Amino acid sequence: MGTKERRAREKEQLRRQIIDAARELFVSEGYENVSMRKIADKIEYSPTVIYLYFKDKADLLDSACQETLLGLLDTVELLKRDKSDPIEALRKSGRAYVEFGLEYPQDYKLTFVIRPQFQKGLGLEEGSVGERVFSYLRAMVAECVRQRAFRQVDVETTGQALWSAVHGVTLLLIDFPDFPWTATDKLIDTVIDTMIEGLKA
Amino acid sequence: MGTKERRAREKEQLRRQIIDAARELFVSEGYENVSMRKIADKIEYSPTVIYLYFKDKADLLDSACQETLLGLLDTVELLKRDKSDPIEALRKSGRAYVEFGLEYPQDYKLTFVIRPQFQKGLGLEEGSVGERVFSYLRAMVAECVRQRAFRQVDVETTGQALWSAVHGVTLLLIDFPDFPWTATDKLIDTVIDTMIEGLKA
DNA sequence: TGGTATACTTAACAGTGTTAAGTTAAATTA
DNA sequence: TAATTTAACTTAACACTGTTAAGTATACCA
Repeated sequence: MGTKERRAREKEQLRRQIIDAARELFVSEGYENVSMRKIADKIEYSPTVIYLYFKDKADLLDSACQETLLGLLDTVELLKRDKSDPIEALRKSGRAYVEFGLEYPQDYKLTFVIRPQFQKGLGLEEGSVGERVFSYLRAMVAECVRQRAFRQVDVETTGQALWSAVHGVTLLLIDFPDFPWTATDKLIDTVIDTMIEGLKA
Repeated sequence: MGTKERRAREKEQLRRQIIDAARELFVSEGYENVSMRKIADKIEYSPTVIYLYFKDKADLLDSACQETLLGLLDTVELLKRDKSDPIEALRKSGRAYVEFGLEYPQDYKLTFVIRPQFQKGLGLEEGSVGERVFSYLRAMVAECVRQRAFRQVDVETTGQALWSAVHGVTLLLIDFPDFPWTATDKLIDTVIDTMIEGLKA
């Protein structure tokens, strides 16, 4: 009687196969340079089978990056727990954020640049991944203010400003890899540290 | 004997027609959704004629973006002359940069997000307009350091960090217009002022 | 064993960027 | 003025793309 369950399991397996193949190709070749046929070749199925599991190519990419984005949430959430040094926690979270973007540039750009272009109003609505990432950032800023490590700044605006800064450096490093940046690590640190310095009590 | 000159002038005219048509379409429809055939239709020539004037679609995009950059350079350069208060000059330039991006959001994204995706490695090389915009920013930071308004920071890295910050807030405001930002003006000021505050002597 | 639903494939459509070859018209030369 | 060269532009095609309608085979259930 478990045939139905086995069937569902097999379907789920193929779904996973597709996502994994797509993600691998997206990351290594870039979203634009990956065709549905290439993905199909990799999993040794016909291209059309993908459309039985995903609405279209954008939907596939959407699904492909969701789990890595949830990984970012996990990382940031871990760092939040340490309340003894909220500034250091903020600094580490900022670095983790940028490093995540550099590790999965395609995923990052899809979520924070490409998706909002085609799905206006979406991507940061209540409960979405983006919104949840930001709410963690806000909580950390609040902790810095509460412990008087930061001066009495507006938590909401400050959170948004910090997000702007890390978002900006992430995208510049992704989009202009050949620009003569001083040194990736140094630049990231300078962005984050300068913002933090400007917020201290 | 001016036939050669007239010919050259006519060539230049068609070149301009192509760029104008392309830029209009890129901005209104998005780079991806504009085909060479659409551009050709608009100027009432065959698609192939474009390839006599531009290497490929990315090269055409590149030319279209250059005008955007020149506009940005003009906007920002107006503020450079005032050396009496270099910090205020920097602040105003930062605001001008972001406001330019918000005034021409499609052009801004085309230049700083879409183009690097298709013209890898290009856009910021020696002597380019983009490089000139950045070198202007660097000069202002240097002036702040020279006048001891900033502490003895690394001018190169600091310039890049400032660029990251304004780039980030510009893109977030463009891409997530429905996000509950505190207030556009306040956010922009907070980003710029916090960075400046973190750099002061 | 017969019928049905499911999983998957084939073949095609309408589009893309790009190029080799061909045409037309203008400028130059004899 | 007539022949020739040269430049500007077009036609037709190639090798792709995302996507879908229609068809096939297979596993399940009665």
